[in-house]
Amino acid sequence: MEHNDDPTRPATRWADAWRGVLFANAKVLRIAERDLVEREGFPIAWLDVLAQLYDAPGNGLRMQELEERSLFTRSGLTRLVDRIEAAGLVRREPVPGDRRGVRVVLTPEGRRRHDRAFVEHMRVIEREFGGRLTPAEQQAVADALAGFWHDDQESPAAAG
Amino acid sequence: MEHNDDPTRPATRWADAWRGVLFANAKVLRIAERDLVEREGFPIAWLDVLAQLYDAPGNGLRMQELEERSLFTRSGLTRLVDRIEAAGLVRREPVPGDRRGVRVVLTPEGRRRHDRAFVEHMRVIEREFGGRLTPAEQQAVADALAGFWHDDQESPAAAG
DNA sequence: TGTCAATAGATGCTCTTGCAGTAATTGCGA
DNA sequence: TCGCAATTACTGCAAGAGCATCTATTGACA
Repeated sequence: MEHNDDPTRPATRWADAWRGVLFANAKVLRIAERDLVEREGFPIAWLDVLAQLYDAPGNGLRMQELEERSLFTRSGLTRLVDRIEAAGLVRREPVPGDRRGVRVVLTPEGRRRHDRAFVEHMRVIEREFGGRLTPAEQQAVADALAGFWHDDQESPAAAG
Repeated sequence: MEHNDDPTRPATRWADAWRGVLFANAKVLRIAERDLVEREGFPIAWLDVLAQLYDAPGNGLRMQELEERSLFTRSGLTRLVDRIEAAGLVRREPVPGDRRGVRVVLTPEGRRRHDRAFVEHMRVIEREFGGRLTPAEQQAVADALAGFWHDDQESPAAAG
């Protein structure tokens, strides 16, 4: 922590790291979003859902599980899945043994669209994000930020 | 790059780095946003604008300059500034010598609100983000991602 | 000096999201 | 087996963001 005369602008390492996360996220996402919409006709949010289902056993997940794996709230997910379902890429099924629940499953068409979209989407992310980092930097960022998704622990309690 | 049987899921370093950026951004922002709204009554977008003006010479910037420094589009900024202006935290002034332009300036009240909000906001970011990284990790992330905001170069042209 | 493309910013429209509240179902405990 | 809190998912409402478009102004060039 270097010294700085302005109390609202402390010079810290983490502030620059945070700014990097903020800008990298926003700039890469904006480019990738436009690209995906142009090529596939649907936004990244759809691809996130399709990819989560693709990776799940039986290509299906309950709404609740989808919520945990994605970065959406429940209410947002309901209508997001509504739209994807209307496009025929997923369908809702009842959950055996729990009539409250809904299982969202990838349709064959959804799987095809996923396969086609995901590969090219990753190419864009590689070009716009990965390509700007050295292998060592990639590794360092991956290691440093793994805790935010790897095991989804609680936020650290106020320790002082 | 390790080998992987699924062509849509190449195992790469940058994919994990990207996932880290995505999750860190979303999770930290959601917490910080709620916190700021509860305590100050306005969202992070407002604080971004106030902070950019605070850091600018004369505590003012043209809309265009604000757009470059922030992560908003022009149309979004117009109405964002509308709201902040309606709350009395900034005001619009004409630009001498260019009647197309508008200069957005921090009001004394806006400056007070900035000072109060920013310090606590940074504490939250430190707790939720910086506190989860070692100093070495903070430095590594800051260095690796500096290119996304430090000098705002064009995205790398398709080089093959 | 007249023309016209470029620039600065605002606006109409639409899509998306989150919060708060609602309805149905489940399962624990008396 | 009855009651009740917890869980699952959906919906009304309103706010926020982007794209395309529009108006006013500027500045370069013939």
